[in-house]
Amino acid sequence: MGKFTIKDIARLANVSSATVSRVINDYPYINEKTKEKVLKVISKTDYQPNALARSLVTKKSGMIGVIVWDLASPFFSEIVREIGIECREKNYQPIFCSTDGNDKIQAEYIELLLQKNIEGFIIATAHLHDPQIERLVLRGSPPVVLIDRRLHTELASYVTVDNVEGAYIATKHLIDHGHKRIACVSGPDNSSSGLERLEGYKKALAESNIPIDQNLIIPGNFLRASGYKAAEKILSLKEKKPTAIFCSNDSMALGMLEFFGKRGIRVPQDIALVGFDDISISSLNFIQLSTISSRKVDVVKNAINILIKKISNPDDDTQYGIKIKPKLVIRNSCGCAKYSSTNAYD
Amino acid sequence: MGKFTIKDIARLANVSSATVSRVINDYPYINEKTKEKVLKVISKTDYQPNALARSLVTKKSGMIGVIVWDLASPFFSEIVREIGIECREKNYQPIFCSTDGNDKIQAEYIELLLQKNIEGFIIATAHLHDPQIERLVLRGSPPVVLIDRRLHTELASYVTVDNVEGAYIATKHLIDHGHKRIACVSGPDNSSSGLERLEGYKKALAESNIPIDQNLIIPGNFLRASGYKAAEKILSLKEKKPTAIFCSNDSMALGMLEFFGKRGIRVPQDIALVGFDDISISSLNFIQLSTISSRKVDVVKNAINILIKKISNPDDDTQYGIKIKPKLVIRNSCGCAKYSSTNAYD
DNA sequence: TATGTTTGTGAAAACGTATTCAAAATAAAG
DNA sequence: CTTTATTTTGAATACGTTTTCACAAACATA
Repeated sequence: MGKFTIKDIARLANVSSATVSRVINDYPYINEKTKEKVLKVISKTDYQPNALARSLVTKKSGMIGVIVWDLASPFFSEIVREIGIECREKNYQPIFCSTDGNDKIQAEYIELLLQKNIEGFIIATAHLHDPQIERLVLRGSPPVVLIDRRLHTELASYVTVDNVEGAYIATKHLIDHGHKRIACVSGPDNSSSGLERLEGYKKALAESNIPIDQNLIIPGNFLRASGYKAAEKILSLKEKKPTAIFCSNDSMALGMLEFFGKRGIRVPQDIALVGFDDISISSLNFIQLSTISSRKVDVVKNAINILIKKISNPDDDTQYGIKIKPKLVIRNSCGCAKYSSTNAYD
Repeated sequence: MGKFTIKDIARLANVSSATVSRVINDYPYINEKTKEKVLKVISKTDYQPNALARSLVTKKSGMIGVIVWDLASPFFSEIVREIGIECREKNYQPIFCSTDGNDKIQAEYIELLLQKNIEGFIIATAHLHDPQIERLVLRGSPPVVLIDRRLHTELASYVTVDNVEGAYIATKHLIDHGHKRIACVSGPDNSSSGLERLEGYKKALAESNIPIDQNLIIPGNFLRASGYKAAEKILSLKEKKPTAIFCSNDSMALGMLEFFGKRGIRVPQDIALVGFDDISISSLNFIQLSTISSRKVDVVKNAINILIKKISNPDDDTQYGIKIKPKLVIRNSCGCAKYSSTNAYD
């Protein structure tokens, strides 16, 4: 059971290790006979070429570092799944690291991944100002592609859903339903997507000549609990309460639904709600959250494509910025009369 | 920006690369002065020791292969998060691979991971009969620890929640509520946890002298859709319908809740329900699924501990089998009068 | 036959590190 | 001032591959 090396195979097949290498890597200029001979020996042993040694000389580890916030949160875990699928197709191996928003952990992971000769980075946690990531991008190699969020500089390549447009569509939809007082639960202000979604919300209001009421903009942090709190805050408003809410992500919208459920507030009858991201739970029959699809599959596909393009062409220092067109997903919570509850099982 | 190697550092510091290596690895018998000199040079450059080269000679990659079903499903993504946390603490890097239940993909990943000199495997997808995994275990090295599910042989080390006990507690709880007709939605029969949970259900019934009615055992496959279908089937039973259900995992229980919601069946008033796993959605205010905690944190901690023990002591071929004691998590769906809805936010 | 071309192969040098071994420098002991 | 023990260092080797280079064999061309 002693591990076989390429030299063992070479010896057993009476050839040099160079020849074995050529067989393994399917090189031209090799005699069919010797090729078969070598393959036969290999199949008799459980020889596995050592990827470490291989990478050492080729300088290709085949690994892509992926840094996310939290592997278990719905949004990121769905992103992570897609990255896994896409990388497999492209013959890369993603290394997932979750930072839990901790800068120190992020720094450790970045260093670790660099040492492991990662060929590229996908980063899904970048704050608007994130010195670590900025430094990483400036380094030039390995290439970096940001998804979900961007940096304040236009330095790094990124692929995100068009957040402004998405929030605009969502808010516009509520306006089209006849709502005039529409609240917005915003994201953290160190996140590009949070700010952009707020911007889209404002844009829609402005376009319809609805004045922006700062009291209706409730700060949130993208986590469920903050949605719950925001719902509480909205209900406690003295002035005329909003009749609809655009919530900048689905997790918070779930928190809101929780609070409303507890207080007997009916959605959409008493208050309409539209979220953002279309995480999978949102489609549950008894949740039926209308939301904006953040097109995770397309975001990931594009990001991996760009990354691989940059990997195979290291001189390409163009800064790609791709905004995927968002889509309104109509379910029950926005109050569309035409919506009839269907589901995936029937 | 040209990548520095240990030799560059050595040259710049006027020492040999052996000395640099000793400094990096904090070896004894090194002059304090030269140590400082070397460290100074290192800090001036952005030298990063090459982990590949390092692993090649030490034969320690520091990587653990983790094979799961689906990175985005609630149960697995929570497991994966814990593995990430635990590995970080122990200075290992997990490589997550999701097979989507596809044997071919699983085989590819196993081969890939072996080539990458993975130091150990955590496997969360094993079928009861799984030739690939059996072969991997028999190989002896690297060590393998199964979580969540086991093999039919007692060959491989495993850490799982005590499924029989968990299902027993769940069913017993329903019996204690006065239910006599209790249905069970089972798991796939190629999964140890599915079978064991069914066993626990039967055990509880037997103990209370409730005859087992095969019509009340609805086959499921652990996926939400199959819970939805099972609920439909249960409602369509001609004979006296069950008054309670033990559902062998939470995902299916969610599916059931969806169907019941659609049909206006109230839980727990019309039918009581207890799930298994305590995935995080189950605690949502408007779901409030009573369930059995599968103690993912403890399962993962134990599994990693065993794996690392085996890694650092390759001769240790004892077969560890650990069953973590499950816990009943009482929420609303079981119909406990004493349950008062609280939540994490207030 | 002499010359050139194509195929096929192996020896040797890399890749960047850790480690062994012996030698050098220093300190301690006599 | 030797001798001996201790600390500190570097040269060389190994890890398991790929790749370059040169060379040999086979074959074609003149």
